[in-house]
Amino acid sequence: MEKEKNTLKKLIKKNSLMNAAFELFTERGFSNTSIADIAEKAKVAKGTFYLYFKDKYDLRAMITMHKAEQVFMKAWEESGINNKMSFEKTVLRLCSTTIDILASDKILTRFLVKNLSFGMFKFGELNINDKATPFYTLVDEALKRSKVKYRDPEIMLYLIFELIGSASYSAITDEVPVPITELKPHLLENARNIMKLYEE
Amino acid sequence: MEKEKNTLKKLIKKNSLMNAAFELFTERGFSNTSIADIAEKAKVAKGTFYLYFKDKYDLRAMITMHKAEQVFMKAWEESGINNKMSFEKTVLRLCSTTIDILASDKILTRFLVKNLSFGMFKFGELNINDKATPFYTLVDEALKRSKVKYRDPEIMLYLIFELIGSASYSAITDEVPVPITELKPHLLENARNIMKLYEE
Amino acid sequence: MEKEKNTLKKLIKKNSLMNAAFELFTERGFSNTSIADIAEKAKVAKGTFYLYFKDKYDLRAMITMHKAEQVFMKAWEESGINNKMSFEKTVLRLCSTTIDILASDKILTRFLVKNLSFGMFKFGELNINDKATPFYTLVDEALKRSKVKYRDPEIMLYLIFELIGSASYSAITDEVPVPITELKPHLLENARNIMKLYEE
Amino acid sequence: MEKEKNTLKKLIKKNSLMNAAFELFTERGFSNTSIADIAEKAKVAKGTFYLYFKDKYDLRAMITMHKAEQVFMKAWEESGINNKMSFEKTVLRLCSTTIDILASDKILTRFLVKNLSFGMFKFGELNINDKATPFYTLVDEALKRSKVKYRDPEIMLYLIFELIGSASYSAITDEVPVPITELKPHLLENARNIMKLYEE
DNA sequence: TATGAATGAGAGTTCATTCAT
DNA sequence: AATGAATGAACTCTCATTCAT
Repeated sequence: MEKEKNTLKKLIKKNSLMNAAFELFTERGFSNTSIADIAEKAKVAKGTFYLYFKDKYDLRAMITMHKAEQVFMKAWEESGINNKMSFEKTVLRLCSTTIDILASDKILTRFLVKNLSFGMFKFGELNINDKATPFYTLVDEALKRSKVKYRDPEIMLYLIFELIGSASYSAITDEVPVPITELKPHLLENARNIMKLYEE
Repeated sequence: MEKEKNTLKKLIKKNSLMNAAFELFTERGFSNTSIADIAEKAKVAKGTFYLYFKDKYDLRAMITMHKAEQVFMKAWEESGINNKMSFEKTVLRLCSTTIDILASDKILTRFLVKNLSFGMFKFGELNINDKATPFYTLVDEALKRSKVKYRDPEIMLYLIFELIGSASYSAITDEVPVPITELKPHLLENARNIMKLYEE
Repeated sequence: MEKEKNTLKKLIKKNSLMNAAFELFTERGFSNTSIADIAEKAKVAKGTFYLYFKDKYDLRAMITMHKAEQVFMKAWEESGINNKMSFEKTVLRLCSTTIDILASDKILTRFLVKNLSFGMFKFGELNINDKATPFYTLVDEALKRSKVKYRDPEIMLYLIFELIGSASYSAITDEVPVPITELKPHLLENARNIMKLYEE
Repeated sequence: MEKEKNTLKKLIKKNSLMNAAFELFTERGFSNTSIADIAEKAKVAKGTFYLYFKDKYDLRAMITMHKAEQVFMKAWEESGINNKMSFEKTVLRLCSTTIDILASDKILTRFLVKNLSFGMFKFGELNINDKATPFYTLVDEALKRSKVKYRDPEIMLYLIFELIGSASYSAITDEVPVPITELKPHLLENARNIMKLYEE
C-alpha cells in the first residue's frame, strides 16, 4: 500500500513532466524548449527532471513511444477487425481509421511525423497494450489468412503506408493540397488500386 | 571592373561558407554545428559570417534552396522533355530521373528530406536557373498540352510525387524495405497505375 | 541487551559506510565521489548517511584516523618492542616494520599520505587501541630510558620520520626512484646515520 | 605591430586570470574556487576564461609550472654555482638557497607542495628560462665533474632532496617542529652527513 | 570589408541536504 | 532509526552576437 501510493505519485509526476514537455515541444519546438521550461511548466524543481529522465532526448523518445502506442491501439480497436474480413478490407479499414484519428489531432500528427522514425512507424516495433503484439505482426497474420494472394506483399504494404502517411500529413496539418476530408476518398481509392495492381 | 571583382570575391566567400556548413550539417547535424565551426571550416573569421547571413537558420534556408534548385534543374535537363511527349511519359521520365539523381547522393537526399518543407518540394516555389520558371509550372504546361484528360489532376500529381518522394527516401538512405534499384520499377509502375486510375 | 544489539547494528552500518567510502575515495578520488555513491555502495539510503556523519569531510577524517590507528597499532605490535632494547634498536625496528606494513598496501599508503596531515602523523594525536596512549609518547618513553643521549632529540626524530615517510612514499606507490625493497636498506642505514650524527 | 599589441594584451589578460586564480586557490582551496569566482576577481567575463584555459585543471597546471619554474630559476641563479665548486658545495648551496626562497613565501610553498607532483619537483622535468635545461641535468653534470665519487648517487640525491623538501615544508608553513630558521642548519648538516655516508 | 577577442545569458547537469513518511 | 523523493543553488561550459580595430 505504502509503496503503491509512492509509485502512483511518481507516475503522476512523470506524466505531468511528459505533458508539459509535449505542449512545449509542439508549441515552440524541441530545441527551443529547455529543461528549465519543462520543469517550470510541470511545477517541479529542475533537479526533479533528472529523477525521471536521462535527458531531453530520453524524454522525447518516451513521449513519442507513448503517443504512438495510443494511436495504434486506438486505430486497431476502432477498426473492429476480425478473422472473417478479407485482407483488402482489413487494410482499408485500418487506413481509414488511422487517417480519422490523426485528422482529429493536427498537433499530435505533426509531432509524430517529426519524431517517429519511419521504420518504427511502419514496421511496428510498437506494441499494442503492453502485450508483445507488434502492429505489423497483426497485419501480417491477416495477410497469411487471405485467400487472394499478392506478389511482393511487403513492398505493396510499404507503398500503401507510405502513400497514406505522407500524403495525409500535409493535408491534415496544412490542408495542402486539399483538406484531409476531401483527400481521404482519394487515398482509400488509391490504396485499393495498389492492391489490385499486386493481385496475383 | 573593381566592383565586379569584389562581387566575385564575395560570392566565393559566401559559397565557401555554404559548402562548409553543408558538410557540417550533414556530418553532425544542424544543432550540433556552431557558427564557430562553420567559420573555421570556411577559413573566415567568425564575424565575417554575419556579413553574409542573418543567422544559422538563414544559412540553412539558403543552402536548402540552392541544393534543391540544382536537383530540379538537373532532373528537368536530364529528362530531355519536349513538347511531343505524352503527359504520362513526361511525368514518368521526370520521376525516373529524379530518383536516379537522388539515389546517386544519399547525403544530399537525407539533407533535402529533412530540411525541405513539403510544400516547397512539391509545388515548386523553387525557380530553375534563377529565371522565374517554377518547376510546377512546367509540369502544368505539359498537362495542358495533353490529349488524355484526367480528373482531379492536381491531387493525382500530389499523390504521385508524395509516393515517389516518401517511398524513395528510406530506400535510398537505408535500403528499407529494399534498395532503391529494386524499388524503382515498383515506383514507376505505381505512378503509371495512379495515372490510369485518374484517366477520364 | 536490546540497546547493545542496536548499537552493534549501528556500528555495522557506520563501518559499512566507511568501507564503501574508502574504496570509492581511493578508486576515483574524494571530490569525484558523491554521498549518493557512498550510500549506494554501502546499501543504505542517502538520508541515512547524515545519521552517522556530518558531511563528506567528517567522514574522510574518521576514515583517516581509523586507518592510521590500525597502521600504528600493527607497527607497534609487530615490532615486538620491549624495555630492554636500546633506543636505536627501537627506532630502527619501528621504521622497518612501518615500511613493511605500508609496502604491503599501496592503496592505503597513497590514501594516508594524501589525507593525513603531517602533525597528526608525526606527533601522534592518534591513540593506539582506543586507550589514551599516543604513539609519540611511546617513543618518548623509550628515549627517556635510553643510556645513549642525543642532542635535539625531537628534531632528530622529526628528520628520521620525515625521511622515512617521504622517501618511502613514491618508492611504494610508483617504484620511484627504485622499488621499496631496494630502497629500504638505504633508509635504515640513513636512519642509523642520523642517530649517530646526533649522539652526544 | 598590430599583432604584437594584441598578443601583449592577451598575455596581460592570461596573467591576470592566473594571478586571480592563484590567490583564490591559496586562500580557499582549489575545489572551493569556481570559475565564476576567478573571472570575477580578474574582472573578465566568465566566457573569457575559456579563451585561455581548457578548464580549471588546465589553469592549475599552468600556474604550478609557472611558479615552480620561477623558484628553480631563482634558486639556480642565486646559488652562484660554477664549475670550480665541489659537488658537495654545489648541492649544499642549492639546498640552502632553495630553502631560503621557499621560506620567504609560505603561501607559495604550501601551493607548490600540494600541486607539484613529487617526481617533477625532485627530478626537475621543469626547464629553466624556457631553454631545454632541466634542473636535474645541471645537478647531474656537477656530479660527473666531481672528483669525489659516490656509490648509488641517484638514491643519495633522492634522499637528500626528500629530506630537505619534506622536512622544510611543515617548518615553513607551520613552524613545526621548529621554525625554518632553526631547522635549516640541521638540514644542511644532515645533507652533508648523507653525502659523507655515500662517499666511496 | 574583415577580424577575432570579449561578452554574458543561459543551457544541461550534479549533488548536498531536507523532511514527510 | 531509516528512507528516498524532492529540492534548488551552484557548477561547468557553450555559443550567438557585438564591436573596436
